[in-house]
Amino acid sequence: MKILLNSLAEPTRWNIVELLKKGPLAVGEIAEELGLRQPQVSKHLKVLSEAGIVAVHPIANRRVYQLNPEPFQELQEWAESYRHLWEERFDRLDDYLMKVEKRGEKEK
Amino acid sequence: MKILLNSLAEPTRWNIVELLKKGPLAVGEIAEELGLRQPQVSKHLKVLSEAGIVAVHPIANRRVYQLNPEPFQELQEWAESYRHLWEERFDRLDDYLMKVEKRGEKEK
DNA sequence: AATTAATACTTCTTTACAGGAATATTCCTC
DNA sequence: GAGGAATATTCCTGTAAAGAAGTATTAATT
Repeated sequence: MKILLNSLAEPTRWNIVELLKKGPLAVGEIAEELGLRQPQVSKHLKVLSEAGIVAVHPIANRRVYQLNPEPFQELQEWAESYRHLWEERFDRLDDYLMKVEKRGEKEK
Repeated sequence: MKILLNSLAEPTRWNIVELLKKGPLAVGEIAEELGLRQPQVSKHLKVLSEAGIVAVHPIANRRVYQLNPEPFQELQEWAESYRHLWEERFDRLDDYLMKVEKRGEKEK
């Protein structure tokens, strides 16, 4: 999960991912679309690939990159695990305050 | 969104967030729990705060930090926007291949 | 087989940022 | 208001990683 987040955090890689959201593209197309140099794109794609975010499909002498669905599903589930914050927010703070109070009494 | 991802990507900050998931905590408690020095914790909390991920509640001379729900909701929705990848995956690759074919013919 | 296009792999430089240590600030308590 | 916690800020150093430019590799076409 940390690797996943780290890979997506870099702005250029994020742009690549957002671009691939519309559909698979070859390296050169990505470079042109985003105004980047080809080597940088390849490097970023390597990172994304190692994080399992993209998959490669060699077609002739091109390499077509495509998004994998799994990481995004994983990310969604992780964010979803914070759903309880919606409701319990204030209760939690109150709980904490009461704990602090009690601890203060003990220490006296 | 980029700022949000970037803030969560850093391992220590991710640990802090995972810790705060269980409930609000003061700076010193976070430091102790994670075996970190107080200044680093404050620094990371500042980043998290500027990203809107945490909120502060000053209590006496302590500062209690708590997770904000919104960023996680936002993150979940963003990941959800990639849901179409689940189904359309192979269709998209086929589409791309057909586009490439057609383009090849044109250029001749 | 030679040439060319597309992509990956170096090497180098530079920048961003995390950690460490010391210091400053804030806010209680006496 | 002085002393002491708890927390924030500052300055420094080291390091990881992104960008640039050149080079190597792979594959297709003739």
